[in-house]
Amino acid sequence: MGEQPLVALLGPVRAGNAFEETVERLLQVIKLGVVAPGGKLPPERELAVQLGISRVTLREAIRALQEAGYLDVRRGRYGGAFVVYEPPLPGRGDLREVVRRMGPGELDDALTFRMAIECGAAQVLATTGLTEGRREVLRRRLADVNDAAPADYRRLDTAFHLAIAELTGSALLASAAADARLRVTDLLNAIPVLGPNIDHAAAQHAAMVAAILDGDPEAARRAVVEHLEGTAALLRAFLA
Amino acid sequence: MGEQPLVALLGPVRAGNAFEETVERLLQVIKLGVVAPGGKLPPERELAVQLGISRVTLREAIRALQEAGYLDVRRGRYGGAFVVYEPPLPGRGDLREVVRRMGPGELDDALTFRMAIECGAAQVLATTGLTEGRREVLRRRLADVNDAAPADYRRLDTAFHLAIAELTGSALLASAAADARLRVTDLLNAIPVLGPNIDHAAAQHAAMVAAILDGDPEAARRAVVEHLEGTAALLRAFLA
DNA sequence: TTCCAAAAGTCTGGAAACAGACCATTGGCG
DNA sequence: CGCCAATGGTCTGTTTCCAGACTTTTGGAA
Repeated sequence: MGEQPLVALLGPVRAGNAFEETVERLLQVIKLGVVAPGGKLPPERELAVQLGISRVTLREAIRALQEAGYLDVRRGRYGGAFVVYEPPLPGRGDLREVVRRMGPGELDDALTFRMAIECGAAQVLATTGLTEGRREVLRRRLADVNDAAPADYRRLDTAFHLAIAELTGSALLASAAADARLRVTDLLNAIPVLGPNIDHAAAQHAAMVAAILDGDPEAARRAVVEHLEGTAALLRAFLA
Repeated sequence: MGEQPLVALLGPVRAGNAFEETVERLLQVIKLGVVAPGGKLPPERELAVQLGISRVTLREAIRALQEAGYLDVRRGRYGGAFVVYEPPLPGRGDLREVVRRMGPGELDDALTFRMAIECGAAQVLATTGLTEGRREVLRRRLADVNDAAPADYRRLDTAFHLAIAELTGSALLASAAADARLRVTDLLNAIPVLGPNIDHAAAQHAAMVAAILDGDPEAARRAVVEHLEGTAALLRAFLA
């Protein structure tokens, strides 16, 4: 015996009530830029089905976000819920405050999780034979980040990282990667996007893509580790 | 803006109703051997709190499992819900049937996910400086698997694999690893535990532990890949 | 033998979530 | 200008889920 109860399995079956979970999810969609500022969420009826909740509950969540200033809801044909949120231009936003709001150990947990997921995803992808179409997607995402305007940088960086997991074809892995990214979004949004950091990141991104396209999992691992440790170090620097 | 909707984020907020999810979770606890055969689940009131559901809902789930023959429920002091399930002695259980019940692509999804998670976890652990206590836990779990009676083999194998993720100290990663394992439990339970396979697995397990204790992430990666690909090949062989 | 504590079992009223029908608003198109 | 389709807004009855009080069973301890 001697099994300690494996908290993972005996933990909560559901994170909260449907309303709260929905608010959280929509907030993630907005903050990660899955729907870019100015963009529109799918129609209520459709979105409710996708999220597996009733329209009533979805509307409550949308209203909360509207009142909080994240969405602009317009009726009539061509109406909908439009994203008005602009990520706080990095450089402002108190990083320490964000960290303080996280539980103790939660920061390390998130960084470790992200490291494991992204390493794993990159390696799997490097091991997989990629079709030319998929190679192109990867190159494209990389180019998008490199060409990004400062205001779009985080969003496109997110898209790049998630693309790696998505291209493995594993929905579970894509979902885990999105989760991992979410755990650090607020942190990343709170540190400035500086020229030298972007240059480093670009080189590391390029190394990741090269290793993946090259089918070299070991190089992919090294590139991911270097990149993520760079980010972690940056965070620590801003916290020190 | 040409974003395709990132299914991960726009997917269902909750998997089903509370009852179904609870049944599923308890079944996992039983099948993974988190509570060993003969063992007792926590008291209803306590368990309901841990699972974040009401006692009524929990009781419905327990009753369903009782009627399905997984649990024996006894009242009175020293009563409780006792696990009576014995993993179907491998060799029986129709693997094809299990696979058929999974959705299309779900098998590959699960195997890919598991590969990524376990590779990531092993590497992270190999990169981390481990305390002697933690090293000991790892060695211990390895020894447990090697000494396992056939009936206990899967359970202890599970414990070994999960220990790697847990030792990273990341609850998120431990949870993801448990999830990944769950996705393949039914499959593994449906294939026989054969001597030669156990020997291979033992050698691979040992290689994983050695690489981790050695602080060699690259060797850890190779060992994990070899081990998991061996399992995947075994599955394919039984499906062919 | 009696009592007690810990556990499962039962009941009730209320809140949350849902499904589905229906209403109101809006902008383009004929 | 008037219609129409797409969308958000509202209402109603039903089901699920919950919190909490109460009941019954059981085995050990006094």
